Amino acid sequence: MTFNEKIWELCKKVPEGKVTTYKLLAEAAGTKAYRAVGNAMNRNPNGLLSCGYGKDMVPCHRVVDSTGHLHGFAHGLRKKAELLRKEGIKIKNNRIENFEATLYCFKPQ
DNA sequence: CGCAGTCTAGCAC
DNA sequence: GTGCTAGACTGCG
Repeated sequence: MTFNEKIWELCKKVPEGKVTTYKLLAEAAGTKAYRAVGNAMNRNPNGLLSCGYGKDMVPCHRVVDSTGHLHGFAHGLRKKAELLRKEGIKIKNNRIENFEATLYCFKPQ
């Protein structure tokens, strides 16, 4: 399992209506390279299709920074906010509303 | 706001 | 193959 695959697998565990952060993904993957996580999302070999609602999709739109702010997205931040909103997550000025309650934790309690 | 730490991918040599 | 740069980040000053 390569670094990227690890990130994608973890990312796929994020349920609809929830979001996670690069930090959490990195820690869950056993690394501190938060930037590398973003890199894996941006350059994921699955392509832009990964951001859809398919079987092997990687919900990269559910990944934001540790402050709840949307940073980048292959389809554009607008699209990212749109997808999140579609899942019931409210976006305000490129920021997750009620971020802490919307955040999904990998580590059990 | 700016700098340093950490990791991968891409391009140059 | 080795080396340097940039990037969807984070934490500290």
